[in-house]
Amino acid sequence: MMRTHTCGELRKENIGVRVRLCGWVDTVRDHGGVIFIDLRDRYGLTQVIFDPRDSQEAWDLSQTTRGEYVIQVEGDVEARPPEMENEKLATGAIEVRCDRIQILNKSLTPPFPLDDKGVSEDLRLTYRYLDLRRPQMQEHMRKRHEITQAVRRYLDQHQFTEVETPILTKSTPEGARDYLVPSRVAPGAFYALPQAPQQYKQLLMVAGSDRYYQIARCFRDEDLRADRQPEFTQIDVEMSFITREDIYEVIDGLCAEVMQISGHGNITLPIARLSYEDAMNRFGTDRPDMRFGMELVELSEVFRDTGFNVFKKVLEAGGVVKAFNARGLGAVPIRVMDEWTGLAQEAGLGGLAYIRVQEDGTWKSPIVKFFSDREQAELKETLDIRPGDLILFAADKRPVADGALGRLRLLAGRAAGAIPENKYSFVWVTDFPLFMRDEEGRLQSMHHPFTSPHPEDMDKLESDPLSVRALAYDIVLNGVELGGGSIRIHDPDLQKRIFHLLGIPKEEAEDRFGHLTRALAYGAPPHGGIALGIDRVVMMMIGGRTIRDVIAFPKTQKAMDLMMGAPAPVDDRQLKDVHLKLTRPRGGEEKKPVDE
RNA sequence: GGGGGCGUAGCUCAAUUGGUUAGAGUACCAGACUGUCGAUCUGGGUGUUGCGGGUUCGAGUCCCGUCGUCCCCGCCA
Repeated sequence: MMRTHTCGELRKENIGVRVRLCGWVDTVRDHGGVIFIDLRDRYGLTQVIFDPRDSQEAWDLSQTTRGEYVIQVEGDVEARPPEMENEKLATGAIEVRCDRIQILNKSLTPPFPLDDKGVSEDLRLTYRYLDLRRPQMQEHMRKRHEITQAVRRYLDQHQFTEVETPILTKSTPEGARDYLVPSRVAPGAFYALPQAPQQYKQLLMVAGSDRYYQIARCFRDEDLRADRQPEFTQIDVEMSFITREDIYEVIDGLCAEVMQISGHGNITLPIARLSYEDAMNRFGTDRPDMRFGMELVELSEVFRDTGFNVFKKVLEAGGVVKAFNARGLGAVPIRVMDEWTGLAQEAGLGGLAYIRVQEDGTWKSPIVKFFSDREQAELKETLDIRPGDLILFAADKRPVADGALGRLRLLAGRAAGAIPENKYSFVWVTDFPLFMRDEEGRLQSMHHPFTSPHPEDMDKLESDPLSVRALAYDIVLNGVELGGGSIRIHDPDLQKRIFHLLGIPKEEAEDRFGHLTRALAYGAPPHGGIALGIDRVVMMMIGGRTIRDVIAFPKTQKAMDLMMGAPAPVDDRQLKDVHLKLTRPRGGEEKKPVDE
């Protein structure tokens, strides 16, 4: 037996017991005579002690240990002298007096201290196995495991069956860029890694699975962000014979379960709902952070016949004037205002109009002089303007004004300290538009082409497609999109009609989606589902800033695996096997894995 | 594809207007020390200032390029 206990286990009750422990040397405190070693494993830290009077041989060996050496020790659990107890340690009431030690493995000096948080991330990623050894990262991995387990348990209790779907599948040019895998046996043909198991899960509904879920790995070859990795994991769910309400109910319960298991207590159910239209109007985004106010207010009516030319022109052109009250930011430095103006311009605004309300109630602003008394009075009333407030205006086409103010609202909320850190505000955003226009002005699915139109808008599909709502929904937490889904189309004729509206020629639709429309034609039940990004869910539950902290081996912003050195060139033999020829010399040198 | 930040000892950082031998803490190495738990004390600098080029009597510092990493926009059905 390598060990009788773990390093987090021993307590006063174990005093007098002979034990064997294994772990990593956390710190060595050598007093010339007695030597203390903090022994660490996943479960905790135990102080072991070597005294030459107990065993000269063991003492000699213990003196040669260094940080991160892997050792096995054997000795007796002792009470610490009363004044020497360490309250910071769970095992702090005891220590292990050792007369045997074996060095199981030595360690080089670690490239960075394992007890330090301020280490550059590329170094952590290069030596991820050491980074993951840190108690904090172990806790993250454990949390992730517990959440995943809770999800499985919950869905199992709700009659869901976990089904695995292929990783090697077919490219669907719509949506994100695919990762491609060349086929050896079909020269010139490629598999694609799934962006999501979308079509498979719908086919499982046709197959009568009724309730499916999967903790599914997804791949998207797009640029990375703090909350986006090229491969990520979804809690993928699909249900038959349901309406949106059934999805909300199941996922409400799931969110409550995850909050509970993560130690955040009970949340009030049902989770609030907000239409896409309201979200855009009130928060300027489809993923509103509902932890604070500062809601956007439309002022077009207040300024309907204003003398202020900038607003006037926008309103005449069919645009809107909107604003929000950044309460308490009236004294914000001009430097910050300049920065925000720059950001507003980046968001498409011509400029950023504002009023800084002084403590005495007077308005300091370059534009107020153009406002009539009535306009000023109505402004004050509508925005509930008080001393010390900051009012930020946007005048433009509605989406531009909303988008800009939506971003500014977040900055203002943060600057004002108006966002409570320990609050968890879930919200459903519902009734997304079915379509949007792409850069070339063509109709495109906002969610995906299998999303059911809202039944009330069915007659506008051809006449006014952009106004058609979808039976689509997102679940949002504190301004972060955790997931989204929809009720799907189960009528093959409607599905074909949507493909047609999207400008996909019949033949191409058959080629790309024939398997799906054909399946729908064989008695597909009404169905719908949702997918939640589990990386983001876990990130939110630990209060993290990036999903890299909850992924064991994440990639850098350039999609590199610094530890493995992936991606990397392959040799000509491998290329030949899959019938590939490079049109460009191999770019860059091979990333050397860590030496030594 | 675009904007911005960072890059100096193993690690985290400092280095005046461009100035002479690039420092600090920590880690590491050696020695001392029998109750520490961020051990302490003494001694030791271990450096291609990311890389390449340029300007200059002189570059960590200025200029150009390049690489890496992070944040954001675009992109992410």
